[in-house]
Amino acid sequence: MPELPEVETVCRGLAPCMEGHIIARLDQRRPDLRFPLPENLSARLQGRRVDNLARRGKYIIARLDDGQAMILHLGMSGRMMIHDDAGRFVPEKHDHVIFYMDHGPAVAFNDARRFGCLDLVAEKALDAHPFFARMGPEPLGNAFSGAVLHDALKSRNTPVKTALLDQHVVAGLGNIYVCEALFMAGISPRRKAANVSRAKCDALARAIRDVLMRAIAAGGSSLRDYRRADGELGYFQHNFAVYGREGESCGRCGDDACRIRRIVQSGRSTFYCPNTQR
DNA sequence: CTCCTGTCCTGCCGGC
DNA sequence: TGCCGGCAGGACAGGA
Repeated sequence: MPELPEVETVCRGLAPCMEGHIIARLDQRRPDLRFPLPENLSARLQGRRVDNLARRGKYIIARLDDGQAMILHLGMSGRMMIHDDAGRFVPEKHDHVIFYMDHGPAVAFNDARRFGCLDLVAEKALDAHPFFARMGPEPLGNAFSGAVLHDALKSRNTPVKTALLDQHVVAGLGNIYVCEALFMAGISPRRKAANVSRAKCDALARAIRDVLMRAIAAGGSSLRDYRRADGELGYFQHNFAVYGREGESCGRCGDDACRIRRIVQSGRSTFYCPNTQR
């Protein structure tokens, strides 16, 4: 569930607690998440200072003072919860890795479904890591545009909805924000990716940036499991135009009979307005 | 290459 | 009340 805005919100919430601070102790409570956790994880993290926290796509990257980088993915249900008083903190169900910071707080990586992952690599090797080697551009960065999007979609024979979920096309989008961006741009999720015109790609790139920025400003969207690092809920879910609104009017086409439709594409729910999305 | 399907996992919700 | 099936879905593996 955490998509780019949620991961960005978590990252920002975590930064004051981790950046510039030392991991005094690590509590690894199971051998694996989605993948086996790195060998000697505790020993390799203990005593390390976190120099920088950043986000790439849906991944959080913590650069450490010894040239290592820790990569975190929250998967479907992952949370990073800050507990201000580590002394009184008792690990909760599904707390798999706990970072005890030297200035007091504990940060718990909690992930009920364990679709998340954690890896530790040399910082120099980050760009070559399989997670990042072929990842598409950051939608909020300078390398993303309608032209770039058009280029990435032109060879794709799949529906544009499916293509946008592919992190090699553009980084950080998931089911919710893809639905929202396609609605904003007036593009049918069923349209073949290669048949989205250059002009529509411009509109789509703008819509993607717009919806992501608005969601970040709202602290992300809280559905089911997602929480910010401070435990608070984001509230962008109240601003969804189509996601989860099957049967409602889209409020844009002026047709009283308008009903937002839900279809399944590649096994995922898609919500859209058949009138205004072509 | 691209595309498609299966897989992982647990919590939640509706139906009976 | 409880059980059970279905669903949610990010991204990889593996086959076509």
